Amino acid sequence: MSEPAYTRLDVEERRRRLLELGTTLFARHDYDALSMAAIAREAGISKALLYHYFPSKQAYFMATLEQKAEELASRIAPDPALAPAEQLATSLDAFLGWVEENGDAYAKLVRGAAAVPEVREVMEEVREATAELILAGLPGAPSPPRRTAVRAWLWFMDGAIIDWLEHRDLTRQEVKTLVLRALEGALGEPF
Amino acid sequence: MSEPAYTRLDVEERRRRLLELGTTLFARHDYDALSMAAIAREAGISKALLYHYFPSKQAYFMATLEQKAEELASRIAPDPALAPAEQLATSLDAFLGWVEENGDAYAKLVRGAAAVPEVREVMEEVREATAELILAGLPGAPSPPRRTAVRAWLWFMDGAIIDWLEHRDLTRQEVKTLVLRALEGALGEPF
DNA sequence: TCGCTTGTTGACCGCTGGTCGACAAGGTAC
DNA sequence: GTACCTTGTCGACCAGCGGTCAACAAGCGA
Repeated sequence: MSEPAYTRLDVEERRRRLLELGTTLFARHDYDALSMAAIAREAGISKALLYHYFPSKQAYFMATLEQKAEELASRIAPDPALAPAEQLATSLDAFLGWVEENGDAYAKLVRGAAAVPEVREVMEEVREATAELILAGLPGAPSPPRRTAVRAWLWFMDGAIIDWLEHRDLTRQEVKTLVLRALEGALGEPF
Repeated sequence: MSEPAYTRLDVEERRRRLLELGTTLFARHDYDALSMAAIAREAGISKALLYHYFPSKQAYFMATLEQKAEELASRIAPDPALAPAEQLATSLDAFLGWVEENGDAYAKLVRGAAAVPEVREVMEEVREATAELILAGLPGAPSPPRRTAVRAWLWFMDGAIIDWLEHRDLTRQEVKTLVLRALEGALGEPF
């Protein structure tokens, strides 16, 4: 007579749905403003079940990010056959293309990086790795001023992207030119 | 016989002490990691009294910032008698000098800006105002690319400062040169 | 010594992230 | 058809958070 109190789902299917829901919700609301209870309610399940699939709120958030991160990484992977300068220009272009599509969530991430310590750490690691990649492709010897220049330039790029997304009154090409010129200026020579 | 359960303090004296303690504690711990209960414990008073002096944790944090902000503002205020380019160079130098002294707290702020929405808003307002000040001093007409360039450059500066403070292997003069060259590059012409 | 002002407190609230033992859905074996 | 067993699922609970409030008491003036 009575309907079942809940419907059982395959583990992977449930997990997939929760990840998808998380991606949507975290893009819409700030991390702090979104409680696990609210997410569970939205998913139509109990909070305990959510914790059964993800050990913590941080881990849940990180898991929703990883999908996007992988997509991004594959899109901007530089072609090692190219010259360093060409690699940089190509990857930068691919990155800006990705930003045009998924930008709002990225902007939220850059602006609100502090909310989740683990996320901040990952972002700093990525910045660090990118900086070293660029430094390695530079002609001439590495030096502290150059290291600082490249790392600061990555901040410049984030700032440019945020302003670009906010106003949307520049073309991708203009942003690319702007960003590359800033790097040349910071390095004190053409790149 | 028995000693008093607590000692009454003048309102301003108590407030002054709490502000001083807050400045110290917030410089040492992250905003989220520092509970009002812990602060009250550290101050040797009840949590309720802390809330008697400051309406909220955010307001308390903002109040501890304001002192430093005022000191900073007065130190980097540009001399209007100077040419715009000189104003920028002088203020930048003063800013870097301030960073050398109070830098660690500033770095924590830039990195962890998201923790307190109100703080993030203020920081964005300051960036906005600074950008407009610089844009107004620029020869030639304003344009979207220039606006983006200046705003992104402010991010560059924060990035350079964080790297500088982290490694401390550049002189203030080197940082200044680096930062100014980045601006020239981003604007596409000497400034 | 009394009284009054007001600085100060302990107890409380709703909500958060997180945990745990117990229930029940639904495929399987007879 | 029913008994069983695996395991997906839930309700109830916890400590800690930011924040509130009525009531106590320190210590000055009369």
